[in-house]
Amino acid sequence: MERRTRQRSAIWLAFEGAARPLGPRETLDLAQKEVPNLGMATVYRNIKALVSEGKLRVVELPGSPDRYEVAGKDHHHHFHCRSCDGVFEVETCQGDFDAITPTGFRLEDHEVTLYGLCPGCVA
Amino acid sequence: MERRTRQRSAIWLAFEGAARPLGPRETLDLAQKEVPNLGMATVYRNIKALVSEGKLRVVELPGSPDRYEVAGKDHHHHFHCRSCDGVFEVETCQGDFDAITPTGFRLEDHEVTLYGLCPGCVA
DNA sequence: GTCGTTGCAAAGCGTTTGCAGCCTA
DNA sequence: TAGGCTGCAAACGCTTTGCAACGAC
Repeated sequence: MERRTRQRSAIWLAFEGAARPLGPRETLDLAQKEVPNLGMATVYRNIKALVSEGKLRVVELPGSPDRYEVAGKDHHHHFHCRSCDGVFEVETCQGDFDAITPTGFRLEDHEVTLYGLCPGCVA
Repeated sequence: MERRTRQRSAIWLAFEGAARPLGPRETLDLAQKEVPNLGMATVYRNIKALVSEGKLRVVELPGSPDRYEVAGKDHHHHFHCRSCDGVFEVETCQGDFDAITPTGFRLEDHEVTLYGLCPGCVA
């Protein structure tokens, strides 16, 4: 990633503007408002580059395609809406995960995903 | 699912014999020891049927393809070993997930995945 | 002008579906 | 014998790759 192009800026802007993790499709839709004939391949290529640069973080959710969010945020988890498939951040994280780790295992990390309906879909 | 076929028995046996969740590919390999020219489509169709019958449970792990395990176990989560990729059950489940759910969201379920090393890989 | 980047289309890959023939009940 | 089930292959949806044209520097 060496040159600054309209496409690259539009893709990065989509992530900075979004308050939640985006999938490739969502990213394309948002970035196309800036660069209408942006191609999906370009989105994939840039997401991949941004991740290996450490500017984006991969958000892996159970049973759902990978999404991406701006890296560097505090430790947090996600709420996955079953109706609109949107993903939202859950600010706090409580729970003693060491306590539920069986004997003999070495706990290094944990992932928590909440499921249900987002405010928009509750209505 | 109304008839008992050799293929169906072989697929079900693969799950009963396995001490861990299986993916479609693993299931095919195991079941083919019983029915050599078993097709992948049949595996998918039967897994789908077994899941909707409630005999199999979908095990969704972040960033990992769906696996399936025999249903009927108590509520539990999984420990995903980063070294051997094995999946183990975590018996207990504590934590007040309602408390961390943001206002406006309707919490229906949750998923917890622990990462690290299993006893065998710690050595 | 270079050569990294893009857009399009084709190729991959894992999963699903259509269909004719098979086989369980 | 009926019709659910199977195997094959084609269809699908999503992601990756090949390639000629484009445009940042």
